[in-house]
Amino acid sequence: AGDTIYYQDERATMLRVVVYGAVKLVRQTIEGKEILLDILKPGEYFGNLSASGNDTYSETAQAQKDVCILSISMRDFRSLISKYPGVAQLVLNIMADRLQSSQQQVEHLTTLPVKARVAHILMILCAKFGEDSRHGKLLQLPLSRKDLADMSGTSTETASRMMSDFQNEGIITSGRQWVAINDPDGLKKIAEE
Amino acid sequence: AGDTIYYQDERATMLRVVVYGAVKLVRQTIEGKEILLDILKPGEYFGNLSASGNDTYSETAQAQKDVCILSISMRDFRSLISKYPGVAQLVLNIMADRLQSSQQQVEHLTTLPVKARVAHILMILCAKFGEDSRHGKLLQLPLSRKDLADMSGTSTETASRMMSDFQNEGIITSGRQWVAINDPDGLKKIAEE
DNA sequence: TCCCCTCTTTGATCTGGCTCATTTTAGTGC
DNA sequence: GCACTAAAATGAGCCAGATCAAAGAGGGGA
Repeated sequence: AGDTIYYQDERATMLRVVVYGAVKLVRQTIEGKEILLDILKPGEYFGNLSASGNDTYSETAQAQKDVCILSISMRDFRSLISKYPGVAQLVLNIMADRLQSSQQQVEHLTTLPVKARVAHILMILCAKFGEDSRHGKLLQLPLSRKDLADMSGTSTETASRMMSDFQNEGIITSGRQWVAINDPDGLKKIAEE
Repeated sequence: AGDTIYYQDERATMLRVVVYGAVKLVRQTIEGKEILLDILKPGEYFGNLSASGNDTYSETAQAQKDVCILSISMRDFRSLISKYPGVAQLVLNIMADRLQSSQQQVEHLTTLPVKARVAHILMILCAKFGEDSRHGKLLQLPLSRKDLADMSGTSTETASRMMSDFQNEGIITSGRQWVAINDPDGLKKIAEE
């Protein structure tokens, strides 16, 4: 947990798959700000597929908790694709979905207020990492206010304020590095502004 | 020019390629705001590749100027991919590049001020549609302030103000629905904040 | 050539969320 | 159990950019 799997701008050679644990993909800007692009769960792949020109990683990958990762060289994966067209089809679908959700994020950033954006991120994480517990759906991963801020495109302070609001409204329960969702519907209502 | 090729949320059946002209991809939100995702030039494809679940278009496609479009059914395209793995490889590269640029847009939206974002959009459009003329690189497509605003995630008024600034600084020349870039380096400097 | 419509510009005001500063709190190791 | 450290909460002030309002201008059609 906490280890960096690869760094942004490093030469991209491997394709990886999360077997267990969680991996976060972070983009760093020159001014030191961070954008948390995604948190991956077991079964999801990461790395750089594109062979065209850009052969460096466009983000840093870090283990959000203890992980097990499988790797395959891009060269091997490519020959695999040529041999089994079905694989290419599957990867294509995944790419299409990711493009989709990235574009939705652009939409949200330009049209929704911070509160709705944070609510939306919580919904996504709940669907991906939520497990039943006495507090409601407990997110099975360490998640700081900064992580949340970097996913929503806001500041740590504002993210904290939004979380306090949600807590006061009885929608979530939260502490240091953990969150549980009590009222998914309430969250959904806020996410839709 | 001006015709809609397909509407957002319509059932997705065809894959298309721009042969000549330019096509813009627009997302509409419930509140009536628009996000201009991309403007495509000849050679680029559009439509929905993903077969997984989502079989509707996630955006509206409009002809930005007079166009010629080729279509192929998704079914046919899929069998094409199975037969020629090289095609899958190429499409995969394109998808990777698009994901890349969508993520870069997320980065810009969360870290750069409006002025830098508009400058960046102009640079991209200049590389794609710029042709030499007496005014500098003239963009070969009708481009309104609203288009520019919808691409940069800002309001029409602010986009107009930024364009006025650029004009005063001698970086661009612009009129009703057209733009020419005189000083690409000056633009680059602003884009990097 | 003139008119009309739409695009564009410019001004004035207002506010959501960022920044900076400080206090409080929950874990962690001893 | 206690001290130490990093995360989280909270408060105050400020500003980029949105919104509202209105005037100005280029282009196409009659």
